[in-house]
Amino acid sequence: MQKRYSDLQNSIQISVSGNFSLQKTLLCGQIFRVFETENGFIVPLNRSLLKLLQEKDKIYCTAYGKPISQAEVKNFLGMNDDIDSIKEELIRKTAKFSQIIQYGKGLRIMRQNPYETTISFLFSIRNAIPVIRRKLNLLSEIVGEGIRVDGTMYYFFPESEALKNLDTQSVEKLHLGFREKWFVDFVQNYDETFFECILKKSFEEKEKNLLSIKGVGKKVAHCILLFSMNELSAFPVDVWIKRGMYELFEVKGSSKKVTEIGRGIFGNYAGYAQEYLYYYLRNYFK
DNA sequence: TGACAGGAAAATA
DNA sequence: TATTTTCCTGTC
Repeated sequence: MQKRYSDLQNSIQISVSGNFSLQKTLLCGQIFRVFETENGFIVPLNRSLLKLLQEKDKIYCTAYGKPISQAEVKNFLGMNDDIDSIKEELIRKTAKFSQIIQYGKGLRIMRQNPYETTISFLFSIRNAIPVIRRKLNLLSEIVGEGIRVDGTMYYFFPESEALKNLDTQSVEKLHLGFREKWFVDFVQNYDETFFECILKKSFEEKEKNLLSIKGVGKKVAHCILLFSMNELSAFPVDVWIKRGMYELFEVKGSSKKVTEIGRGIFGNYAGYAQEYLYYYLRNYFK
C-alpha cells in the first residue's frame, strides 16, 4: 500500500551559532501563520507542516506531510544569510544602528512562498496583525487541506488551483471589505507560475510586475520582494517604519519616498535594516 | 459607543 | 505631480 503524505514525518537537526533566534524570526511580523504550542512552533510550509523547537544552539524540526530536506528548512528560516557581514555593513553605513541591531540579535529574514505572501499582504492592507492572521487561517480552514499533529488539525495554505474554485459564500465569510475585489481578481488571474517566471528577473522588473497586481502598492510589493523573493534590499514602509525613520533618522516624506531613501541609506541589506528597525520599534518601548 | 488602527487607488488641486 | 479623500472590519 502506498503511504500517504499525511502519514509521513521526518526529523531534522540544525546547529546554529548564537545569532539565530527562532522566536524572534517567527514572531517579528514577517510571517502570519505560526502556531505556538507547548512543545514548539507549528509552521505550515507548502504541503508540509513543520514543528520547530530551539534549545540553545540547536534547532529541532519535525516535518509532517510532504518530506522536507534540511537545506529547505535552512533556506526557509534565512539561515544561509551571512548575518555577521550584514550587521557589519549596516553599522558601517549608520553607526546609530548598532543598538537596534543588538536588540534584534538572532532575527532573520525568511524565504516564504510568494503566492501565499502576496495574499497575506493583500489581507494586511489597513489591518492589524491578529486580524490578518485570523482571516488567513479561516481561508486555509475553508479550503480544508491539512494534517492532525498532536491531536490538533493544522491547515496548509491553499494553492492557486483551490482558490480559483472558491465559491462566493466562502469569500464573503472572510469579511475582506474593500480588499475583497483585489483578492478575487488575484486568485482569478494569477497562480504560482507567475512568481516562478519573474523570480529570475532584476529587482526593478520584479517590483514592476508586482505593482501590476491590483491592490499591490509600493509597501506590499516590497514585503513580497523581501519575505519571499530573495530581495534583501527591499524596504517596505508602513506607519511604524515611517515614524521610526523620522524620529531616529530625520527622514520625512511619503511612504514611497521613504522606501527609496531607506534603500539609498542602507544599500544591499536595507531589508534587514527594515526588519531590525520594525522589531525595535514594536518591542523596545513596551 | 465612538475613536482609532491600517495601504491603495481614485479624486482633486 | 503632490496632496486629499474614500474604502471596511475589528478592537477597546
